[in-house]
Amino acid sequence: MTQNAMNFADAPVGAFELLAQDGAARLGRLKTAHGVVNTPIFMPVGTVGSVKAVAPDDLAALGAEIILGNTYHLYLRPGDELVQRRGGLHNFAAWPRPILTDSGGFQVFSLEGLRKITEEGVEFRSHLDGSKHLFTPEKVISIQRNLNSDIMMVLDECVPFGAAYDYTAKSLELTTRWALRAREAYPRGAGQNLLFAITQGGFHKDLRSESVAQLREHDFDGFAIGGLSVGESKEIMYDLLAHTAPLLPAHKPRYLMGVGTPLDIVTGIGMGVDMFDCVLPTRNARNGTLYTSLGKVNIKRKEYAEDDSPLDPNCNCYTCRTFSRAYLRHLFTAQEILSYRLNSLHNLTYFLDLVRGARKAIAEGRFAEFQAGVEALYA
RNA sequence: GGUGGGGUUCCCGAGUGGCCAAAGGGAACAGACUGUAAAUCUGUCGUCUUACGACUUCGGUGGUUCAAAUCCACCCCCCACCA
Repeated sequence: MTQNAMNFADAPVGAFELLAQDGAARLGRLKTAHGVVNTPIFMPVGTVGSVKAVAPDDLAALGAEIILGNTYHLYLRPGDELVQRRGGLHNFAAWPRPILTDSGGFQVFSLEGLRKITEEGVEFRSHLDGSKHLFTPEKVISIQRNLNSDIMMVLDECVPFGAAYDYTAKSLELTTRWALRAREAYPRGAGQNLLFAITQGGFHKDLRSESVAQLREHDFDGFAIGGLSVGESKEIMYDLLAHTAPLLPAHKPRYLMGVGTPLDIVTGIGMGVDMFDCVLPTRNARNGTLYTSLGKVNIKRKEYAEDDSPLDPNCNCYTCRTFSRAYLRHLFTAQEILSYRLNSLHNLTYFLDLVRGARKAIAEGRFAEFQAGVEALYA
C-alpha cells in the first residue's frame, strides 16, 4: 500500500487508480493538479465561486476534497479574465484544493427560454442583465482554462425529461460533436486541466448506449452521465443508470452529474459511479431540510420548538456538537444568517460522511450492507 | 368640553347595499427543492373530519331593506388638534 501510494505520488495528473471493488462499487483515487481526490466522492456546489454560506476553511475542516464552480455564472460575473488575472479560481476564492467546473451545459437546460441552440453553440441571454452571449465548445474551454479548474467539462446539451426520441437522438450527436471540438481545442498535454466528456441520450437505453459508444473511445480524462434527475421518477433514473454506468470505460472516473439525494448517491455508487455533485445539501440547508442518520428533518416544524436534543446524535459536526434542535429551529424561523451556515455545515458533513462511509465499506467488502442501511432511511 | 378621524377575521390593512367568509401583506402551520435565475417556491389559514354544502363573523344594541361590514339612531372605546 505504501509502495502503491508512492507510485501514485509520482503518477501524472489525470491518473485514476482503482484500489478496490465490491460488486460494481469502486474505490479509487484521481490525481489532479491541486491534489488527489478519493472516490467515490461528493462534490459540494459553489456555483459562483462560493459554496453558499460556508467559508473555505470550514469546507476544508469538513473534509471536502473538491468543489464545483460554474462556467456560465463566473463568465458573466465577475468574468473569467478577471479571475485569470487574479491567479485563477483557486487563488481568487482561496480554495487550494481541486475544483471542477461545469460547462454551462446545465444552463442550456435550466435557462430554457433564455437560450438558442445551434450547431455552433448556445446563445444565452444573461439572467442578470439580458445581454446576449455565445457559448461554443471552444469558448467554454477557454473560460475554464482562465478559471484554471482542475476538471473541465465539455459543453453539452442536457435535454428535458419529456424530449422526443428524434430530438434526443439528434441532440446526443450534437453533444458528441461539441465534445470532440472541445478536445480538439484543448489537446492532451496542452495543460494540467483534465477534461471530461458528458454522455447524454435522454430516457432511451439505445440512445444512452449510442452516446457512450460515440464518446468512449476518445481521449477524455473521465466520463460523465448527464441529463438525469431532470424530473423523471427514481425508478426510471435508476433503470437508466444501471444500463449506462457499466458501459463507461472502467479505467476512467465516472461522474453522475447533478445527483443527488443520499439514496441516489449510494445507489449510484452501487452501480459503479465514482463522482457526484448536487446543490441539495446546501440548498435544502437554506430551506430547512436537514439530512441525518435518523432520516430527513424539516427543522422548521413545530415539534422541534422545545427539542433540546442535537440535530443528529450520530453526527460530529460543529452544529450537532454545539446546538439543540430548538435553537436551530429558532434560527431558521427568525431567518438568522447563522441558520444557513449551521444547516449547511451539517448537511455537507452528512453527505461527505456518506461517501467516506461508502469508501470504507467498499474497502472492507461490505458495501451491500452499507447501502441497505441508507435505503432503510431514505428509500 | 369642542372639532375632525377611526374601531374589519391572530396582527397590519382593503372593502362603503347584493358578485363578501370578506383584497393584499405579515404571522402561523405544512410541503417541495437533484451539473443553483432558489436564504426560493407552493398549499392551508372563521367553524363544521371532505364540501358542489351548512352555520357563525366586520366595537355594542336597536332599526331601515327582499338583502347590511357597508345606510340610520343611540351607546362604548381609541387617535389628532383646539380649549
